[in-house]
Amino acid sequence: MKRQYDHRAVEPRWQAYWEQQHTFRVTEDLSKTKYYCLEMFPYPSGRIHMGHVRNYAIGDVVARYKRMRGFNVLHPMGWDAFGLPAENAAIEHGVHPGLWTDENIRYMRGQLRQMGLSYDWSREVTTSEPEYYRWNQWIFLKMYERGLAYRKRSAVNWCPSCETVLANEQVEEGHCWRCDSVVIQKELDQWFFKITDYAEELLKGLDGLTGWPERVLAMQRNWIGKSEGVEVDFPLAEPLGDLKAIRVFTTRQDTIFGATFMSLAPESPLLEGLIQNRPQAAVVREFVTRVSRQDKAVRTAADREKEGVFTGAYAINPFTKLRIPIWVANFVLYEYGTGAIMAVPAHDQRDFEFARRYGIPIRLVIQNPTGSLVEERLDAAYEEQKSAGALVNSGQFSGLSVPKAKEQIAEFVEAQGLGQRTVMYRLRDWGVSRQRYWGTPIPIIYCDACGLVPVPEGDLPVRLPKDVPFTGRGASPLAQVREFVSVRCPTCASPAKRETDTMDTFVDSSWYFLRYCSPKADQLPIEPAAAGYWMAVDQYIGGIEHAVLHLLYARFFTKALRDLGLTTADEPFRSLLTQGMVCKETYRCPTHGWLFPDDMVWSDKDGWHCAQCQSQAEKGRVEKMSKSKKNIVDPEHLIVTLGADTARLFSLFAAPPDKDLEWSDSGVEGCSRFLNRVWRLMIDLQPLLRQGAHTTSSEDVSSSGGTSRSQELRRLTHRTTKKVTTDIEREFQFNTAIAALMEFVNGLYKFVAERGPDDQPAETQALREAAQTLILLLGPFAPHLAEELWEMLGQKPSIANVPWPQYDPALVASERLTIPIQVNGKLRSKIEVPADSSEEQVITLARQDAKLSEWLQGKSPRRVIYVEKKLVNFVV
RNA sequence: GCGAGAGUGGCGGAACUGGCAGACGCGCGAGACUUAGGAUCUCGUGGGAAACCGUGGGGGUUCAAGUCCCUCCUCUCGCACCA
Repeated sequence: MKRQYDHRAVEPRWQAYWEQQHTFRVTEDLSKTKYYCLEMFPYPSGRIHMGHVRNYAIGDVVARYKRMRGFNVLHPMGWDAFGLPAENAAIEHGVHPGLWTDENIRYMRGQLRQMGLSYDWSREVTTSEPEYYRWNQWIFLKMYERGLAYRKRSAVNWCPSCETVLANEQVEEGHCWRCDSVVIQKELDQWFFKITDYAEELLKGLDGLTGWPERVLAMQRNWIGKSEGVEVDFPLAEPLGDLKAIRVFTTRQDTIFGATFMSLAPESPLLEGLIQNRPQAAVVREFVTRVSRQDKAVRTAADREKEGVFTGAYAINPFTKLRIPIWVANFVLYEYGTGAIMAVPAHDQRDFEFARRYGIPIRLVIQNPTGSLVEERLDAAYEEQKSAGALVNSGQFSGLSVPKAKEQIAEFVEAQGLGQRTVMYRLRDWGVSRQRYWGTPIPIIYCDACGLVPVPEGDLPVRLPKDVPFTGRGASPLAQVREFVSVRCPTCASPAKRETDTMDTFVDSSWYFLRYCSPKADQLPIEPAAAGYWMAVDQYIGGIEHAVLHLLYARFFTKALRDLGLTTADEPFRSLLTQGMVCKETYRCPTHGWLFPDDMVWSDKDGWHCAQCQSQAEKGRVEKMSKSKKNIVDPEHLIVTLGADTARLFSLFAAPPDKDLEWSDSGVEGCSRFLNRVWRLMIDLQPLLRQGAHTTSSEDVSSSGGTSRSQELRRLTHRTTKKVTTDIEREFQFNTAIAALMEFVNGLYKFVAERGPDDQPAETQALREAAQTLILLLGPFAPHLAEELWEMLGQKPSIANVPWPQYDPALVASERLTIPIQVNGKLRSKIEVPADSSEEQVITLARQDAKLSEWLQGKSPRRVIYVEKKLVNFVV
């Protein structure tokens, strides 16, 4: 047996074993408690990166640990295979997106296998396959039936030169990523999912997600953005036909007496009516056109200057009965509220700036507690609500506090029939139409006679045609395929046209975790019984970048599918772990930009230099690994040179999972060194431990008798077991669990070195227990090495289902304790006492301590503090 | 501006309900074994000559504070004209 651990031989061997033995294949087993461990499935971009390694290493520890704890563990993997990069590859290199994707999947699947991850590969799911996306279509149709999918005109990014729609990420500072033309907004008919129907449930549900990080919950709350207020009608001073009033939404009804003007969104359809036959008409139209031409990102930037124009029309403030001008303002959003606001310059900063700029009156209606606000001399809006004083200039409501006024004015509005209390959400419906090829075709047919006709369920899937022109220009690729577009109407059989938009790829990832429960189901997307057993996901692990969209859509889908009777789960993910980014230091050359490590030469005198121009490389910040910063480390290279176990171990050891991890090549070597240390230790012990390999359980090691050295070793074994177990259970503190394993190994080395030549049976037994425990505890972290050692010690493979070691609490406790002695809170000495010493005994021993008397200098302590088993503190 | 999180040795990071600050690893130093080692093993390693000083700064509570309270500073991330 080689003393150097050969991961190149060992790792593939166990990967093949697990595969052949179907070690990680699971089925529903009602006699066992299930545990569903899931990592976010990857986009098949070509090769795995360190972020994947970290993500999947974390998940694999959880899955393997839970399996050893006796759970029936579902741990699946698949591919988020639709998406823009495949289509870009087609445009740029002429490869078909399907082929490109399949090749990437094949390669990356191999890489994941090399990592030794405990997946049930028989459940693998690929979203770009018709067997999967047909169910996207099926779900879409069910949503359509229930009014949860609908069509609406909506703006998209449009490049006038490429004549194509651009995704948000293809718009770079308002310009097309390919041709640099200015991107404009264009209105198209598009499909939406009515996620807003679930706004309240999505918000309420967050309270129950106790296993989610606070900041993700906060982001989702913020995204849903619930606000309670009132809608109020402001009558027009001169009614225009049917239009007698303009409705606004406000959360600050308490300031309504201060509303000195109104503002409409530039997109408001009311505008045309208001400006007709007025001298202002031309100016308003010009303003609206100018604003609507602006890029959305530019227009909604927070520091954007507030501007607007007067429409010429007036409304009546229903409380003050004053005529107030109606303006159009660039900062008023058409999509939110009613697209019109009452403007209260004294108590809203935006309105304040606007009023100042255009000379509109400012009316103070809330006075601060000190009464120092003067209407004529405000330099900013007074927006304070919590500590605000009281209403002024507000008729019968003057004198009320802000909360009281909100309440009473809302009541008054309703009583007078001016409007009603309303709850508004920031959350918008989810636009799912994409003018792309590589996605799920939307299963809808447009017939001149019958109108919009859903594709009958029996005709699913609507397959993507294979021969499609990829030019990156003009209409969506599918629209150019006549055989795809022209179709017979399912109802009347007359010639009709297919929808050519495909679905947002977030649709695919919104329910894949449900599909894993019954990946081969062909009657329904999900077998309710299977979902009933496995759902919800007990532990979901992935990047923080999905804190809002993916996780919110997945929650929405789960609820919608629940309402279709496919699952009983209300929430998809019981617990969420958002792993930190993998970062690394960066280097820059003043002339050649970012540098790869290979682009630099080392000088002992003054560090790294640019290999091209010899100028000194500046050490940049530690940043997230990225190609552009040239600070990436290729996992494959690492796996080949040092092995998968090392790669896994380092990504778990260098930082707690939820924190950013700073890559360090020497740190990686340290982990490799540790595994080799374990290997050599076991190789050396093997002859001793193999004999009598049949006695394996810890009960065989008698806890009475034995040498004190064997007792010490057993204590270390059981302490380590406790530490590793609690560290995994408590917030997945893998870094400290691994540290404990390292201490364990250090202790074992020491024990072996000090061990005499004579064969003490108790010591051998204790050693055997220690070795076996070490291997099992190491199993979830470095599974290949652990399997190999387990077998080497004469055990039957595999460790995957060997019960997790138990610790004996009696053994964990020491017989002797070291008690620090403090004088006035400062450490002055230490004494060793038997663990069962009483308070009096410890204090007496402490008083006798030689070093202590030096510090007491004859003075008798005023007070003695004793903390059980912890310390003694003399106060003088 | 709002929300979340973080600031501890030369570095990554430990420290459960307040109770020995710096576990473990890296790096560094010394020694051992070696023809040699950048392999391996052992020991040491916060600063300071010492008294002492040390967990972003200042204040407080306490016998005792990285941990609790007040206050300030810095950094990271997310959202950001949502009425």
